[in-house]
Amino acid sequence: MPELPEVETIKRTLEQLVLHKTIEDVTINLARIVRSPEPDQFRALLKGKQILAIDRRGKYLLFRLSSHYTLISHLRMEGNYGVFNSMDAAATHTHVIFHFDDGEELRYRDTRQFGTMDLVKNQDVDQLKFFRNLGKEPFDLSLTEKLFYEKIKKKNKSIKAVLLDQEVVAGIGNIYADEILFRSRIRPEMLANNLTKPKIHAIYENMKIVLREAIEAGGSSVKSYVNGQGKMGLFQQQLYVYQKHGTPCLVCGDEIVKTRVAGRGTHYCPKCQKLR
DNA sequence: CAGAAATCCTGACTGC
DNA sequence: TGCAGTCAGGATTTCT
Repeated sequence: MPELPEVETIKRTLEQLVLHKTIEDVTINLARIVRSPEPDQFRALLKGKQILAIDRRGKYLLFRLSSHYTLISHLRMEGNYGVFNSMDAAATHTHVIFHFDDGEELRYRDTRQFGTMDLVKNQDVDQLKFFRNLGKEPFDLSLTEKLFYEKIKKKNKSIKAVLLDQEVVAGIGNIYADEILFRSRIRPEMLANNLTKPKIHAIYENMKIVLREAIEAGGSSVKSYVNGQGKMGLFQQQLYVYQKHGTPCLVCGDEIVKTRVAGRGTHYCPKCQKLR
């Protein structure tokens, strides 16, 4: 479940490890991970490419390559990257290996096999349907409170479902949706179009605060997440509600409960988070 | 068209 | 101990 803070941390750690390296060859052990182009062409195109930069957009990782190509990687639930020497034994569920010309390799592992990779020309990146419809970054200055308010007010579904909607804002997943709503003192099942202006203001501010704090802590390791250096994040120590059901609320002492909202496990404090 | 639900997958967990 | 059943979840597809 790498969300924006985890993907940002992976980006920053991988920058230290693979920038300027040249891909000599690629091994694809599980073809379903490579969404486009066909695996043979994916491999052929990557041979000889140098990694010039790494960017992040929402939960997508973008490897900027030489010859005007970009490798777009989505980790979905349990995808992760690690850099190893080619002599090191590969862990189970290692599905794609990028062999560098210096004897090191970047390995992609993914227990649930949900992750995707797309290799496209730079000029085509913004035309991809999953990028064209992607919402703004939470820290994008052009995502003003007014614009955010208008987007929220249009939605006739739970505020939790709206925060998870990548077309509204990019990068928020199940952990941070619950944490943002706790800090905003809003019950996750509240309908977005019923929220008052002060409530939407609270979400707008807390979204940025929570995500920034999580990035500073290196993300949340609640399940399998580790960064590009194999290290766990620390933000799970600062979570108020996610996976905290059955324990006392750190603010009021009432018991945190777990329900289902927007088809997802949802955690909240019944006392702190009011229905109106 | 919007929103809800099913789908992909494996490993951890539950109950008998 | 073993085994069937359930759950977890991001984005896409399918259904209502």
